[in-house]
Amino acid sequence: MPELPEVETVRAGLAPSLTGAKVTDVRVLDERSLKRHQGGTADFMNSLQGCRIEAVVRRGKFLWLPLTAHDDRFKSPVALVGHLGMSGQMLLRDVGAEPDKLTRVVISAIESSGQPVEFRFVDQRIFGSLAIDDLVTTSDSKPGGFSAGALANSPLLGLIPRSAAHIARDPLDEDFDVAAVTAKFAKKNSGIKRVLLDQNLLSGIGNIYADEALWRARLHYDQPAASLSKAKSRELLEHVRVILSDAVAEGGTSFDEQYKNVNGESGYFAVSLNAYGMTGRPCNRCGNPIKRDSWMNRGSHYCPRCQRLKIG
DNA sequence: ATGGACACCTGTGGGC
DNA sequence: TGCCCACAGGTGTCCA
Repeated sequence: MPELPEVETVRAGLAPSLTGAKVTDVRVLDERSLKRHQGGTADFMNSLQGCRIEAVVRRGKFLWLPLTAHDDRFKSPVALVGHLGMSGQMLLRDVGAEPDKLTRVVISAIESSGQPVEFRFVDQRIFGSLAIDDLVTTSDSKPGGFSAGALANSPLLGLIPRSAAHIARDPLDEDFDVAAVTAKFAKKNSGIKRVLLDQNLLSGIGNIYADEALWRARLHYDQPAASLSKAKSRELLEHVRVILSDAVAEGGTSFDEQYKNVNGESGYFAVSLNAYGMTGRPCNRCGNPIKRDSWMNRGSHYCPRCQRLKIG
């Protein structure tokens, strides 16, 4: 469930159950899902066993669970870091529930209420991963997207995983800086879609929401970012913010059996799509057929009439 | 700085 | 029925 709204839907689903929960057992069914963990499978399991989960935090498409241990196994703060890649799911199941296909890792835990629960990491393509990683301070380390209620005073919430330290704030972060991002746009000669997808400049946007935001802003994907006026850049970022928050409200976008929330249910934003996956269908604005171009080893969907490349 | 290719993977659907 | 190809929401790295 790869883009920000899908990851946020997962985060919000995990938080009530896992905040304050204690890990009782770890099963690794496919070691390839730990490829980003430094130290091997046994180290992963031993690190997690008995830990307490302090929160469920997100920035962009990265999720992490700050951990504490009753002993001194951690010399410095750590978190369980998860990324869904192209096809990852994080499911919460009752103990003994039917197995889920393509389950790669299972973490058993006891919720703070005393209720046992199974966290299942399911991933068809194994582009996603789980890893224990150090939490570090950066010049921009305050994460966004977490519920302020849960352990909001923990100093761990001011830290960010080393593996996500390069990820910029996302448009739903209360500290997202529109002026700073538009200033960066003005210095980029790359096409605007490539810039929207650059997680170092702003995070959380993927192929669906990039195509949707560009359709709303009537921008061609190859329009150089630097050619946009300040006002047009601000307008585009406002479309992005609205689309992302609307999709969060709908529980994310889902087309098929992949992309599910923590209960295995699909989101409803797919009914709101205007460009992505609409190849050949009439544009909802002008009626011209939506076109799909091969672009960066994937697809770009746009209206050739509404979204013209402006050579300047 | 920039753009492109490709690597990491499995599964599904269309055409023949 | 089977086979081959295109395609799928991400990220990181290497090369020109």
